Amino acid sequence: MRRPTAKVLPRSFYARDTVTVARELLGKTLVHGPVKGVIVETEAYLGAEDLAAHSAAGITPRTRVIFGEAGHVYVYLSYGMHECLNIVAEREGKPGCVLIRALQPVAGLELMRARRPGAKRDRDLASGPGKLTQAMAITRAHYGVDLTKGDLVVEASAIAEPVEIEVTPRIGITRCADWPLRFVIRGSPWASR
DNA sequence: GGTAGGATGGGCT
DNA sequence: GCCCATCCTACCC
Repeated sequence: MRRPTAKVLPRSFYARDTVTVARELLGKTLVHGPVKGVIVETEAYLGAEDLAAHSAAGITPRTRVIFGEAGHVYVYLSYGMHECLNIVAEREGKPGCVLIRALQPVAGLELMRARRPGAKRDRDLASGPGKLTQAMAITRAHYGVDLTKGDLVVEASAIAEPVEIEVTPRIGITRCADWPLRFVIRGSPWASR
């Protein structure tokens, strides 16, 4: 008898304020089929007042999922080339999402290396939002997918949770550039910087 | 070790 | 038409 969903984070984990979700996702494991990685870097994107967030544009065909039920996935195309993975937070109707920026690969390493032929070292496999979607084979086809069931999920940490969290401004944005909404496991060599 | 610049396409004004 | 929540390469210390 296996216990298939015992460790999968439930909807209630995501249906909280975005900063809390962004901080607590650190140390959790993103799983897509045989490939797994521990989340080591996240960014919070908030509601209407956060002009760096895509949801600041209001409800559009692209942003509607951010206004929907927590625990679903928002994937968008960045710079015409890279897919970026976000997880929706907050109660339904209130926008908020968490950008997953880096993973520490822990399973399916061979598959990840095959998907990222340019990576010289394992540290290059998932140390950035565009890199990790490549390594995890996450694309816009996953737009709106429910992370609480299926083959794309987040699992609770197997080991002691509390990690020291470093807080910095978000990377690569121009508006709200000084808001302290990036969260990194301090000292992790797997982060994007 | 570091950084400058180009690729590339969708979303919104 | 303009603006990007990026990555990679080339080149320079």
